[in-house]
Amino acid sequence: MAGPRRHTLRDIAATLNLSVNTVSRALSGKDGIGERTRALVRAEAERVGYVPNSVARSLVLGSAMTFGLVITNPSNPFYAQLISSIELRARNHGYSLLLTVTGESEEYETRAVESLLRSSVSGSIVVPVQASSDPWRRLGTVGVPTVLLNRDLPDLGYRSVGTDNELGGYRATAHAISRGARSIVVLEEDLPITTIADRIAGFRRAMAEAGLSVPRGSIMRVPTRRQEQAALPWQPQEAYQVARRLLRRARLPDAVVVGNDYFALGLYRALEEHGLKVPDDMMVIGFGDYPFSAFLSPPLTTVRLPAEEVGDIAVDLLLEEISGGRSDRPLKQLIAPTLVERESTNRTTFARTLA
Amino acid sequence: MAGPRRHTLRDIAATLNLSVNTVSRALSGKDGIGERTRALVRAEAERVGYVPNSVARSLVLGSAMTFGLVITNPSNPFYAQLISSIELRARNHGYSLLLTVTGESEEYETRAVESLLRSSVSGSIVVPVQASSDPWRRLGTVGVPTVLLNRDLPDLGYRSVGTDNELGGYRATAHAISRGARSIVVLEEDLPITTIADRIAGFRRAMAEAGLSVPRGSIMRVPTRRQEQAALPWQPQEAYQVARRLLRRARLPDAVVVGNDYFALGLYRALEEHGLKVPDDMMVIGFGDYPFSAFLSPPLTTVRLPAEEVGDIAVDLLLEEISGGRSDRPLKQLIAPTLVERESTNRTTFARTLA
DNA sequence: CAACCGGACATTAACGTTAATGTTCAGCGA
DNA sequence: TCGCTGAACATTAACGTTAATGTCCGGTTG
Repeated sequence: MAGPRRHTLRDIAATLNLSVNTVSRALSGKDGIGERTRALVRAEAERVGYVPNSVARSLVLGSAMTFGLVITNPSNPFYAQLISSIELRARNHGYSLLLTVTGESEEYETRAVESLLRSSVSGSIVVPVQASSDPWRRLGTVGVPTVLLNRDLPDLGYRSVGTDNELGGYRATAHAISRGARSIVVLEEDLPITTIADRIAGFRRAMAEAGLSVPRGSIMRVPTRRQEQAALPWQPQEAYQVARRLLRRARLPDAVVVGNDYFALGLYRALEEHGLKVPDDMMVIGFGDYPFSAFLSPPLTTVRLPAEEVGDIAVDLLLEEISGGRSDRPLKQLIAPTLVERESTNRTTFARTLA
Repeated sequence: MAGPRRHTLRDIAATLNLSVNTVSRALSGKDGIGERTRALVRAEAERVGYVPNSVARSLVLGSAMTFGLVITNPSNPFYAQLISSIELRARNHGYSLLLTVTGESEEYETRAVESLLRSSVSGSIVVPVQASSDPWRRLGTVGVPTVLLNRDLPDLGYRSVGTDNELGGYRATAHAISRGARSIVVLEEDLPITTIADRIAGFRRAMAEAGLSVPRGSIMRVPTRRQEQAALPWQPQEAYQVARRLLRRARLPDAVVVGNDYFALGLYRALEEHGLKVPDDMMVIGFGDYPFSAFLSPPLTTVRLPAEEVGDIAVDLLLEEISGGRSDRPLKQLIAPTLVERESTNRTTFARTLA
C-alpha cells in the first residue's frame, strides 16, 4: 500500500510550464489568472488527482482548521451525541476534529493539553476532568480559544456551554414531589464537578420550596472508575451496589432521583430483587434520557439533556471566539433541560412503604 | 484570548546565540551537542514555555503522526467503545486521532476520504458505509494505509478486523435451539453490509444443522436512518414497530434473534404490550451486550462483541502496515464473539404459543 | 610538526503551500 | 510615439521544523 508519491503544486506547474504560484492561485480561485490558464490547471490537477496538502497550508496560514475535542468518555450516551453533533457542525464550517479521550483521568488530561498545543489546533472544546483547572489555563495563556463543555471551570474566564443542571435537579425533584413524594434520595456520581454539585443544589432548592427536610443520607454517592476502565459499562453495576445499600434502610424514600439513566438501571434491578414495584413502591427519576430509557419497564421518567443544541452552541461559541467577534451571547450558556414524564413516576395507588 | 505569539526554535536560538539546528537537536535529544549547551537550551525552552509546532514537524517529516478514524455512529455503544480503545492505543503509540462521523451516509463518506487525504494522515481506520467501496479505493491508490473496521470491503485488498458475525449469528441461533426453540425469527438492520449478511448466514447454518426450516418471513428488516439523524436513539423505536408487525402473525416464533441490543428493547416493549412473557412465551437473543442489557428485565442473553480487542488489533494492524513489516497476522482478522447467557433465554416452562 | 580526526556547532536546503513583490508586454491615451 | 496602465504571469520570501553538509578548532598521532 506504499503508493506513489503525491502530486504537488510544483508537479503541475512543471508539466504546464507555469509557476507554482500561478497554479496555486488558479486552483484556489483567486483572480489575476487568465481563464485559459485556469482551465488548463484545473484539468491537469484533475488528471493527476491532485490533493492539496493541508499540512503545508496550515503551516503558512498559521491555522490548522482543526478543533481539539476532549471528551471524558464516549460510552456515555450524552457525550456520544455531543461528539456527533460537534463533528457535524465543525465539519460544516470547514474544521476537522482531533479527538482525545481522558477517561476522567487528570494525567491523561494534562497530556491532552500538550498534544493540543503541539498540533496548533484552531480551538478546542473540552469536557474538563475538573478538580484542577491548571492544565486548561495553559491553553488560554498560549492563545488557544477554548470552550468548556458541560462542566465549567469558573475560575478560568473561558466560555462554556452546558445544561442547566441546577434546573434539571430541581425539575426532577419537583416532579417527584408533585407526584406525592415526601422523602427523596439522590444517587449521584462521586466526581468533583460543577455538574453534580449543581444538580444537588437544584434538588435542595426543590425540597426547600416544598418545605421538605433533607436528612443525612439523602445524597448517596456512586464511585467512579477512571482511565482505561472509564469506557466500560460499569455504571449500572456500581449503582446497583449502592442501591442495595439504600434498600437495606429501615425507612425507604418515596422516590429516588439518579444522576444518570445508567444508575436507574442499577436501581431497577435492586428494587426488583427486593420485590418492590416502580412507581408504586418507589418512584425513579433519571437523568439524561438515554436511548434505552423510554423502553425500560416501566419507562423511565427522566431529564432530557439537549445534547445536539449544546454541541452546536459549543461550536458556535468557539467560532465566535476565533473570529474575535464580540457577540451578544453570554459567556456562560446554560441550556434548560426538559423533564420527560413516563411511567416510573406515574403513581396510581399510593402504597407508601411504612417503617 | 488572542494570546502572545508562540515561541519557536528560532526565538530560543536567538536569545542563546545558537543556531536553530543546534536548539532542535538539543531538545530532541540527538547527539553532537555539548552537555552544557543542551542544558542551557532545555532551561530556556522551559522558561519561555516552548511547545514544538507539530505542523511544521509533520511537513518536513512527511507524516502527521495522525490516524483518521471514520465511524458511522458514536451513539452505537459498540462504536463508542471502539473509539475509546482506539484512541487510547493510538495515543500510546504517539498518534493523534482525527475523527469523522459519517452517519451511514455515502455522501459524508466521500467527503471524509477527501478530508483524510488533505490532512495527510499517517493511516486510517474506517468503518465503511459500504455499498460502494470506491471512495476507499482512493485512499489505497494514494498510499494511505487503511484498516477496515467491523465491516469488510472484500474487493479491496485492505486489512480488516472485526467480529466474526457469522459465528455470532450461529451461536445466538444455536443457543436458542438448544433451549428448545424450533421456529426462530431474525430482526436485522436494513443495511447492505457484510456484517449483517454474515450474521444471517450464521443463523441459517445453525438452523440447517438442526434440521430446521427457515420459512419466508424469518428475516425481518428494521429500516435505518441516516446522516444527521443517525446519531439519534431511533433504533429501539423502529424495532418496536417491526416487532409489532411480527406479533400480529398467526404463528409466533419461539425465539427472536435481533441484530443489536437496541432492537431487543423494542421487542421487549412490543411483547409486554401483547402480554407475552420473556422467555416463557418467546425467547430473545441480543447482539452487542450493550451496557444496559444485563440490567433489563429479564436480563438479556446476548452476543458480546470484543470491542476493546478489535480496537487494539485495528491499531496494531495499521501500525504494521505503516512500518511496512510483513507480519504473520492474517490480512483479515475475525474475533470470535461470546454468548452471554442470561434470563431472556432461560426458559423453564415451555409454554409454546399455539396457532 | 604536519596531517588528521572528530566533537561541537553553523549553514544550507528542504517539506508544500500562500502572500508579497517583480517583471513582462499588449493596449491605450495624449 | 512615448509613457503609462494593468492583466497575467514569475520570482522571492515566509511558515517552523528536520536533515544534510560545512566549518572551526583543539587534540591526537606518526
